[in-house]
Amino acid sequence: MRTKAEKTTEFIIQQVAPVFNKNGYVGTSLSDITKATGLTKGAIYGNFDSKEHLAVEAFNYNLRKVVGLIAEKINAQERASDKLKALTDFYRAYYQFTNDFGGCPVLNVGIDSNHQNPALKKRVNDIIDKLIKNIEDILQLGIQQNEFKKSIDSSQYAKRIYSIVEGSIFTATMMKDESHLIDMMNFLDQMFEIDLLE
Amino acid sequence: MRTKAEKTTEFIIQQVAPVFNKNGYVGTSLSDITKATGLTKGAIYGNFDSKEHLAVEAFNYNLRKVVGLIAEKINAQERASDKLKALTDFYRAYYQFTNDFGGCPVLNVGIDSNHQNPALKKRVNDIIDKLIKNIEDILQLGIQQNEFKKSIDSSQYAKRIYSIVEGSIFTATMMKDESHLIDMMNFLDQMFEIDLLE
DNA sequence: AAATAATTATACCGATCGGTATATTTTATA
DNA sequence: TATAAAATATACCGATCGGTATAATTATTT
Repeated sequence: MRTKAEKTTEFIIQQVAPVFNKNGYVGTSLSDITKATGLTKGAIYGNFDSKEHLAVEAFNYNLRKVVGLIAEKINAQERASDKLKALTDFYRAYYQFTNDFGGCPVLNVGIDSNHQNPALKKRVNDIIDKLIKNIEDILQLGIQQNEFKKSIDSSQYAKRIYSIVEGSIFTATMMKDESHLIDMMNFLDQMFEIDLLE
Repeated sequence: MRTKAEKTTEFIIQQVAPVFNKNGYVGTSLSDITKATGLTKGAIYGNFDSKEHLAVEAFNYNLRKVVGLIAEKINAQERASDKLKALTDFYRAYYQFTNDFGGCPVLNVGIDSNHQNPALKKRVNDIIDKLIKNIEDILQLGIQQNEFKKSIDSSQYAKRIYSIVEGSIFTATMMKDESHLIDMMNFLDQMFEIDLLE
């Protein structure tokens, strides 16, 4: 049975996560936090011992939503090529999906924390490594299953995919134009056909 | 003949530009500014009427360094394919070039200002449009000169290039690994050969 | 329901925020 | 070199910053 406090802790994170994602760490004040939650500073510091810990939890929360969904979509597929298709499909819908809570958390927090907040930056770096690793695993699976060419440098190619995805998100976000992101995912699908398929 | 004030104004911008680029608008305080310049608030506000105007000038300064150099490299080439090669060459050296002042100003200020500072965001959007337009012009030149395929959608293809460039910068910056950016520029060179050349 | 424990609100802390009025110093003009 | 003008330093403004001690309230346990 969940205590009141545990529910409040979760509630605070939910309410505050989009605020941190939009405004960044220094850009989010305690008064922003109390306003977003309707609670007072006493309640906030009763559940979190610092603004920084709350920011980390907010980032984790945003990330779980994103990574949880893409992992689900990819895991639902058996073949490596279908997993890659699930990946591009996911990012085709990414603009609308992330717009509700202020855009891509990896991009936002990565840039925001880069010269400012080592704790958050570390978290972002770990996530990026993991995301690239996941793509790499798909590529290696495809090679194992004789679906993809054996000559593929899966590590290098995974990084390339990730950069293209994140760059597409950036440009679409700046232009407020999801069609660009969709076009880039079409581009990736074509690229996969040419580069990967046996 | 330049007055003392004009030189001081320029000096302040120079000293403050990397600080804003690293820490963002809200992340840069007046005390950061006085520390970076060795001047007092009186001197700062004698030359700029607000922190925001100074931030805009700092962004313009960082941008001039970047855009000035790439324009120079591209304009030095006659043929469209050589101009694209100049572009990838420029970004091959971009990591080291921008690391001195805190990374890509378009990426940094674009994300930083997105939900926070409309004035800065407007400037970034205008710059992104201009950068994409410049690439588009190169592509159209190549088509005119019968160097590139006529079937190329220059507007779409320019946006694709820009996204790939910016995404590569992001990933390289996060990983602190310029070799990734260099690899991505090799990738772009190959892509140009396949997609563009007659 | 009473007692206790857990949680939230209130009121406050020193420090720092962006910005300004004015005194002081430096520069340019005569 | 004396004087006027421009530029910088000092001292201060109210507001807000992140954080905390304590009082008031709400949940939980007995």
